[in-house]
Amino acid sequence: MPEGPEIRRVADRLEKALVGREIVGASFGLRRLEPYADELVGATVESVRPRGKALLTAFDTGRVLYTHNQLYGRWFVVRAGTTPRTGRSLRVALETERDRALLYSASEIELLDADEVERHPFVAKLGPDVLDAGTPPRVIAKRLASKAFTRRSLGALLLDQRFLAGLGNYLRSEILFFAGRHPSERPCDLTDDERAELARRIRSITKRAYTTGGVTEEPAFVAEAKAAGEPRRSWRHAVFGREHAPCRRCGEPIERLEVGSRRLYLCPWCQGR
DNA sequence: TCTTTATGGTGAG
DNA sequence: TCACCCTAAAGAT
Repeated sequence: MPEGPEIRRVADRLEKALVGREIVGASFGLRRLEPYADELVGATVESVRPRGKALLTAFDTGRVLYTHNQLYGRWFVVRAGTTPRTGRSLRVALETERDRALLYSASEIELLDADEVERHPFVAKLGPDVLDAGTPPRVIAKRLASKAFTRRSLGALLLDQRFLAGLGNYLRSEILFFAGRHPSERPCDLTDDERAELARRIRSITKRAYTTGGVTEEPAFVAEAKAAGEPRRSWRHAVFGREHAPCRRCGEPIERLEVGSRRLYLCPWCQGR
């Protein structure tokens, strides 16, 4: 289940299993790609890198596997000789002597030449990846003030991969809540300090989701809820998916809106009006 | 066995 | 803004 943080965690696992290793078996579960499987056998994996919600697996043959999970794709990394129990359809299999990396259900899969990657229609449009070391809050704040983005609503901006790559629907709600901003506000309505604070939240909440595996709620609260034996769904997010539940800061009921044809959850009191 | 929903994305108007 | 595509799982009947 894929926003930037989830994809980056998968990239980490694939990197451990594949980088520096030779592919001894490969297959594609999509007819149009079947003819290309053989050329991957004997190739060595050079890198596995996330790019927003896309994943780029580069081989020493100069070829790059582009995959995008959309809502449904799911990678499994298992030992050679084993197969995950799933009723899903297998779309990519990359095998080394030791491991198998298996992508199920995804449909956005392409095998490119290295020099085609930056021209790929999806990759070409992406803004900087929120989780890249080269995207500190200062860079994000500058982007918030830039002409291309500053007059758009935060609700629209935080889903636009041209603004920042890797944010998605749960991060949008969570970032706006922790930043105390309403989705209808625009960056140009904020002061420099407020934009800087928002930029810090964009970065810190996304990083938190990466290190925790998708948990955006405050660590102290999470530890307490876990200790009390509460189920994950009750402490994973502060507002996302919590319609009608009381806000943990002020007690007001969380509301649900449609913003940009996606659901957005917010605390009307904490996030102004 | 339906219908709906989902942490995503595209293109037409 | 809307219709549409992708696939799997949950919910309704």
